[in-house]
Amino acid sequence: MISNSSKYAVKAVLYLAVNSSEDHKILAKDISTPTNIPKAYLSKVLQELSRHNIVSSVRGPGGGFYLSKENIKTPLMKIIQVMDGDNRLTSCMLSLQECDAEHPCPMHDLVGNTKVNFVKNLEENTVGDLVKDIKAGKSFLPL
Amino acid sequence: MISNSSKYAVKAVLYLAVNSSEDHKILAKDISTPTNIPKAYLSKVLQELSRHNIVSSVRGPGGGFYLSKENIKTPLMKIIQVMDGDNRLTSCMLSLQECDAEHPCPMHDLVGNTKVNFVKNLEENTVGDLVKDIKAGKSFLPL
DNA sequence: AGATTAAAAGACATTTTTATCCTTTATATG
DNA sequence: CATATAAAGGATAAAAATGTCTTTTAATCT
Ligand code: FES
Ligand code: FES
Repeated sequence: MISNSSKYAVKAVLYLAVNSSEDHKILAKDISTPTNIPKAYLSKVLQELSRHNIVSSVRGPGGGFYLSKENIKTPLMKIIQVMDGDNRLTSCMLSLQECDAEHPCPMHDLVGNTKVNFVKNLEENTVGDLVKDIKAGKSFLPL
Repeated sequence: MISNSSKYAVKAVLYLAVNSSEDHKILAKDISTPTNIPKAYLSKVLQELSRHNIVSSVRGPGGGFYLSKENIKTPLMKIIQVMDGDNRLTSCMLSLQECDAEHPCPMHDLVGNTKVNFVKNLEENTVGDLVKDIKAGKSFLPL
């Protein structure tokens, strides 16, 4: 549904959102361990996220990763777009040029609305919104 | 969302459902051309589908692929399970052991119901059901 | 039986995704 | 300034997905 890289990205960003702040930065290896993401691979993911201003990073002693106030407003969709490209979730299930209710493929109605809703949710909900749920005990961060 | 192999499988099965019958079998290459699926790869997909009784095949002169009355009753979900395994669509987006509303991951609510609905639709709708829509002009087979 | 047809099966090649390792650059601190 | 720290970047490796090619088996027809 989403790539491993996207999963890693979301898990890492949420971990940072819950545990880090500008004056409590976290090292890649200290995200790797609790989230069960391979260190070296996670570093690449964080690099990419940093390049797209989804996470913030500082090098050197006392450095690490954290989420700025701006970062926390990132819509979930952006993370997935950066990792998986624009159309993994929006493209037609059977590879028609466009996924379009006017000219639907045979699978369109099986997934159509649900897919659109999902994408809408990803666009409307930010990292901060998910953190609210976690802090309210409504959802749980996986190991 | 689903693999290329699954897309190919669904497209090929639908093509057979619309165009073939027990006394009008179709060669792999004659599915390949109209569906734009590479011949050799499609053959592998059809082989796998045949092994799981999703399509029927006969070798030798006058042979080819077709869908039996039984084949047409195949739920869409079975095709995707055979090609992509059991849990590509049902597993947790963030790789929790189970995707469970009782212990949801932070993304669960963004996708939860919609994913469940999609899987339900795939389980409830058969190849024959989709063909009905195609024949009624409600949906269109991609090239 | 022999020849031809077409799927089944096996071997192999390419590409993409996932993963690891090593070097370089930026930052902080003594 | 020298040194340590930690991310950034580059190179490489392993695994999985995708794609191709060749040989084998089963069916049909002369
Ligand atoms: S047209 Fe194919 S999924 Fe929408
Ligand atoms: S628990 Fe993660 S998607 Fe359902």
